[in-house]
Amino acid sequence: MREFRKSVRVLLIDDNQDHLRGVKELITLESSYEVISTTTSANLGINLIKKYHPDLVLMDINMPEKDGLQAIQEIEKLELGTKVIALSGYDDSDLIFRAMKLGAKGYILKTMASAQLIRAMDEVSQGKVYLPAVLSSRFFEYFQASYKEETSMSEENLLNYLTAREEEVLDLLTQGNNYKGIASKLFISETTVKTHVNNIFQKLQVNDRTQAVLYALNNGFSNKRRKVKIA
Amino acid sequence: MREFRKSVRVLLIDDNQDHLRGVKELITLESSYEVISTTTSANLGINLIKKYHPDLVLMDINMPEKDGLQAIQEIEKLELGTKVIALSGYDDSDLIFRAMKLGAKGYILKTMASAQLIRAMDEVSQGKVYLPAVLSSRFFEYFQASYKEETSMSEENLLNYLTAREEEVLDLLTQGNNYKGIASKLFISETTVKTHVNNIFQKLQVNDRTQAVLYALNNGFSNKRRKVKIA
DNA sequence: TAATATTTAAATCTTTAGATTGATAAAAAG
DNA sequence: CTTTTTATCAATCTAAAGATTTAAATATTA
Repeated sequence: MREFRKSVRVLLIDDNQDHLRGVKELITLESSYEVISTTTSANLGINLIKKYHPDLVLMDINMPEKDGLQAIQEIEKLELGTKVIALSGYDDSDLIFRAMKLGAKGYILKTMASAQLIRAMDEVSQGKVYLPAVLSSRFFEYFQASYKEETSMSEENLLNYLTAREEEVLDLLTQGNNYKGIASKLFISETTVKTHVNNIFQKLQVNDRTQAVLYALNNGFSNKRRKVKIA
Repeated sequence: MREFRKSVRVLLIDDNQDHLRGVKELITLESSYEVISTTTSANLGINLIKKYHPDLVLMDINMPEKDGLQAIQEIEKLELGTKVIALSGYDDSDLIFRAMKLGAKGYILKTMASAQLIRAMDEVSQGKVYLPAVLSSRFFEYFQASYKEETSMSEENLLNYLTAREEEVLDLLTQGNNYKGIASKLFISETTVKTHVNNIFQKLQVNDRTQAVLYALNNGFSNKRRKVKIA
């Protein structure tokens, strides 16, 4: 029995009129997709999404008027299940990474073959996330580079010199507590907290609480905490 | 002219003897790869890496003795340029994510066709990062889920109410500067900085600089800054 | 057990930090 | 061309933060 499949409803957003037409023609050739609307403006596009709830959005993220990444974020915030595939002229690692981070389900270069776009649309409309091999390779490099610091930095981490109690105090510092708040939460006097905090400053080689908090966050302190909680 | 290519030197680590032999035979069929050693122990494997500096390591990450993920981390810490491909019996999203995070250049399921393994080895030894489409799809789902909180949290991001100057001041706050430091860096008086900082507190609804910095970091402030610097 | 590290606390003092009010010039928005 | 926002600065005041010293009870470890 042949399965009945409702066509996937697509919205196109691209400030380039020519490219918009080209993509529309291309998609119209595919029987399983239906272009319900097109627009050259990201703001208008978001309004159209609110009205028509398309299944799929193909969006150029290199638009001058409104940042395409910001548009992705706004679309995700709507939580309508609309899947966004980012179209871009550049295979910039940072762009790819940020687009995916914000929830784009795919990322395609405009220079890629049209079959690649259809492939991505197929995968994404089936609920998967799809990046062409070239781009996913780029993505992973960026991803790993962004984690490398944390990993390699952990050779000489000043946080390791802290005592258990000092870690507790630092943890409360990284939650924005002042002396009074820490004292009441640990059931100790404020002067004791001051002593701990001063010792923390010495060990982390910083001058004030803000620097201590920044050092902690930049050196995997919160991660360490989470790890403890999970394990 | 035919290009001379030195064969890629491979080390196999797998606690399963049978699997170890199978993979070795498979790789030996490939002329461009040379299995320089095999071992069933992660600890021994790391020692072998220190001695022989292999180009590629295929490592089972489901070993009882030592955590395979930990082994990856240790290998990366050596910084010998050794590329690790993780072999696993499970397509667990969390495992894939953590392996990649720790620097694995590839992740292959043992149930996958041998051609898939060779493909991964080819890509990785050429300096790329390679995940089969099925697994990269899983990876991205996990990746996006882990960022979703942050994105959806920004329902009404108070950072958007800051003026350009206030953003500059907040940026310097997130670098651990005090009033004097900010004043000298922006070439304005200390009292002006105080005014800005107080206005920032009002807008972010916080009581002190540490809380302001934490709010900024938890609501994508650093990302916004990077965007500005690049664009 | 003896030596050492940790946690607790107080007292004192100096220095920032933060709140508040008021004011002016420039820039942006209407 | 007004009105509003932004950026600048000052003065004053209170509260909080940070530095320093001393000390004692409790754990830890050699």
